[in-house]
Amino acid sequence: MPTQTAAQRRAAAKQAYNAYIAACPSRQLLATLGDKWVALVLVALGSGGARYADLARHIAGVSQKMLTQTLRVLERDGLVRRKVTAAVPVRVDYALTPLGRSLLPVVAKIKSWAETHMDRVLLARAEHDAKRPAQ
Amino acid sequence: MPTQTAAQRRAAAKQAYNAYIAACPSRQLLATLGDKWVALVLVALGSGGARYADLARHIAGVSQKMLTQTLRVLERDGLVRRKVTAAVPVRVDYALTPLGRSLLPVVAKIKSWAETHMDRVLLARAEHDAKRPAQ
DNA sequence: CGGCATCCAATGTGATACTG
DNA sequence: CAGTATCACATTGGATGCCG
Repeated sequence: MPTQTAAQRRAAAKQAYNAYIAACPSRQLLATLGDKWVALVLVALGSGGARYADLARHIAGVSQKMLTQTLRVLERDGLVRRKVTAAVPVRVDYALTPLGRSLLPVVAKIKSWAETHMDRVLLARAEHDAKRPAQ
Repeated sequence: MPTQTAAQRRAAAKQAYNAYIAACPSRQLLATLGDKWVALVLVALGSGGARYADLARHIAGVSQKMLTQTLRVLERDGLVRRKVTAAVPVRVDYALTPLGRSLLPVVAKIKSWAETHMDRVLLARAEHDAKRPAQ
């Protein structure tokens, strides 16, 4: 008889599961893509390299913090390359790596499904909400 | 000359941008897919319908709350159908709708890329981290 | 120009206990 | 069995100010 039973066993199971799920490649990718700005940055860089300020302007609503953070994550993952040119005002260019470019078709697939079916989803959502207006 | 300038203009721009980005179908889909459990539930239901407890067991680490919440969202979006059978212990079955099934290839595409390239990402990540161990 | 550090509000996630 | 409700905690995102 263990001093702690159900709670402990569940905790252990969760640990094991978290380790498992953390190791799942798909979940890792989804965790990355799901980040609010990753896809935007990927697409913005898809048409070629860009400077930091270009990205900030092109993606508009993004805060400095999130743009920097997103770029750092993508760089860390080998999806984006960061090139610093030492000049009087420093110049920093970002570009997709081959690995990053290989991800573009996936994003395109997502975009394609979204453009084809998202109206159905929004319709379903509206109908569902209509049944519970005071929710 | 407005009494408030830069801060206000930025706020307005952000509002406009947020409206724009909220309307972007791809972002909406990514926001959904990016949810921690959505993809898992989708895949779990891909092989046919399942009862609530089946899902809870199959997806293991998920909490009751998150499973229910995820299922509600998917139902609201018309991706999952919920069928209640009135019995002495109530029986609830979940299944993908045609719309939900149409999303499976997209998830498969993501999974495929992840399984093919994720090791490269992890390698890049490890190399990157090796340069800043005390980070 | 291209960041980083700090603080703060909002949201997401989960444990736990209770219900028809 | 299949939830709902509440509380606590971790993470996220943004505003702001400073720096090389």
